[in-house]
Amino acid sequence: MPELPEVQTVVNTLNALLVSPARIHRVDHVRADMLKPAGCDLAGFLRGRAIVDVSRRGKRIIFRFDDSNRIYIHLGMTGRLTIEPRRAPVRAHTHLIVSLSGGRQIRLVDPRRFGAIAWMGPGPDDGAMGPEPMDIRPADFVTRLQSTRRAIKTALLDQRLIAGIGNIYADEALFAARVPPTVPARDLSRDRAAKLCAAIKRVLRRAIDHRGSTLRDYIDANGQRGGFQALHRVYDRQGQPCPRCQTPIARIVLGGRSTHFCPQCQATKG
DNA sequence: GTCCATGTTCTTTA
DNA sequence: CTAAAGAACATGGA
Repeated sequence: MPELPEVQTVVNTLNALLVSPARIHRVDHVRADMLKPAGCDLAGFLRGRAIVDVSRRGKRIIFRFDDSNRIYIHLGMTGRLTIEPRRAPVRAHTHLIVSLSGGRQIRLVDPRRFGAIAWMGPGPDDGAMGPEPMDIRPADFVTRLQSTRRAIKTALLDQRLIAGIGNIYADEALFAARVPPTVPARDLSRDRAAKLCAAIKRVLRRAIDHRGSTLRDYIDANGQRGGFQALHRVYDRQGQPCPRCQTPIARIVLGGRSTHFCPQCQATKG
């Protein structure tokens, strides 16, 4: 559920809820097979620490503590990160509970366990992740697309090329820029690539403004669903009329992921 | 039973 | 060697 807009919304809601001294007094339910590095003493690292702030890098949610160490949590496909009262019932598939002074808890629930809980330490650690799409310069984006022959749709999902874009927003951005998803990335003209760069920023901005997309599982730290799914123009709309030209939206598979586009508006061209 | 799912990473193939 | 394609991971819903 979490692409950049959903992760950003979780971060925003967490920061709003974690005012002042959010002191950790207890850590439970740590799921060993989601820990990175495997076997690290997460509870030991966190106990007694205060959370200084929460931020985002790509799809990672980064917590910074008062000893300048950090962890990140990745929500994978089905992860939920919420703040709840200690007395709230503990749901199935709860893989982390961080108890804060004052009776609240940060909880991670992730049925499929594609997510991760990672100890980062104090040093910089981007792990070869590409630039943030909201900050990237068009010229940099164009250059990066030149580096691969893969279909542009597949390239947008590569977190080393550009961070934070997933299956929903790749399809939505390609539609907004009228770029066929199958075009080899390096075959896009500079002009088309620059337009795609702008479309990515517009689509992500709008999605953040609508608190992300809830297809099934996604909720923010308050438990609130997103609203952007109602504004999807192609994602999961195969067979329905294109909002621009009424041609039925098509669905194909690219790189093992379903891909939705308008065969008319996104017809093959340079 | 079948197919599909907002993601990443490891393995295989070219 | 590198780049790209495929499979795997684990669970639930239609």
